[in-house]
Amino acid sequence: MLPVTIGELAQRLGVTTKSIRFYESIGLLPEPQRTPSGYRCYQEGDAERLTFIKTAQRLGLSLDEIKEIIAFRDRGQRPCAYVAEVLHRQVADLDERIREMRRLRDELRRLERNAGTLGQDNAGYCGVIEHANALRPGA
Amino acid sequence: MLPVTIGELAQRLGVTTKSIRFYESIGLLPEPQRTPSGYRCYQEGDAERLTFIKTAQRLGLSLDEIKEIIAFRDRGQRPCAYVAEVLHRQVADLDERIREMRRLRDELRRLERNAGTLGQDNAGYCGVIEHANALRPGA
DNA sequence: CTACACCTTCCATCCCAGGGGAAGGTCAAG
DNA sequence: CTTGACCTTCCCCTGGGATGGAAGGTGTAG
Repeated sequence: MLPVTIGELAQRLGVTTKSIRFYESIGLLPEPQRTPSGYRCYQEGDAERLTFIKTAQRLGLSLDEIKEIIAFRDRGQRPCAYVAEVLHRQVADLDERIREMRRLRDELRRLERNAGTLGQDNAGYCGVIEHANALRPGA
Repeated sequence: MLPVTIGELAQRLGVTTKSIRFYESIGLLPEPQRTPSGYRCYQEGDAERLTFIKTAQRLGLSLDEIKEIIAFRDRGQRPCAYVAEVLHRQVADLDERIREMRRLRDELRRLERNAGTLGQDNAGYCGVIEHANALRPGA
């Protein structure tokens, strides 16, 4: 794969040129080579790195976390333990929310089944959410 | 429950006074009564409304969505259909992410089991995340 | 009376992850 | 040579959700 311009790279990976320059500006992408006229000129490794960034981001990591991971790697360390920790945390958070959302969804289905019975006489804001108060862990 | 100051309300519900004033400023909380000296003076209903807001927020609704829900209610309509829609969307989004996270977590466990075999010779950034590239739906 | 904590408004700032758009340079086609 | 699509830097804006701090008023304990 020959060197590509920022626009080609962006299009290939489905991101904007703005994002790429932004990632570079915060040190997430290294400064690329330039053509004599000053155009950014990306190699294959840059595409991989960007793909890595987008994947990690999609998995819920912040750009700062991703930067740390890349820094680990640049120091020749294995980032996997760190990634594992971050992801474990992500998974735990998500699991917690999911449990709540599932409870709520079940509640929701129940409410939908007898939707007609909840009318103007429902003095609260929303039975669905008020019910969630009761489900609140520790409330 | 007698009228309380903003500080007491905040402490009771575990939010900051700043947040309460902010919610009021964006129309999420009504303007409360004031003492002759101008102190905000909250009634029981305000605590409920704030609790409602925090609960809805915790469940993933944005302040705008919450505002809409409250507006529905203030117009005497049942917000539940709307809430149901919003929550269904939330649940769907979350389910999608959860599916990915679960795939990743399983992957993670597998990687942890043979962690020793991934060393400095791992030329990439992080096998965990690189593996996730392959799991990417449609990649 | 004096501390001191708490309240008021208002304006500024933060974080995150970029987006908008101006002013100007470059490259390939026709 | 011109046109149009790309590229460059630069600076400001967005939005969601607050947070900080200054300047000044209030309320209560000692």
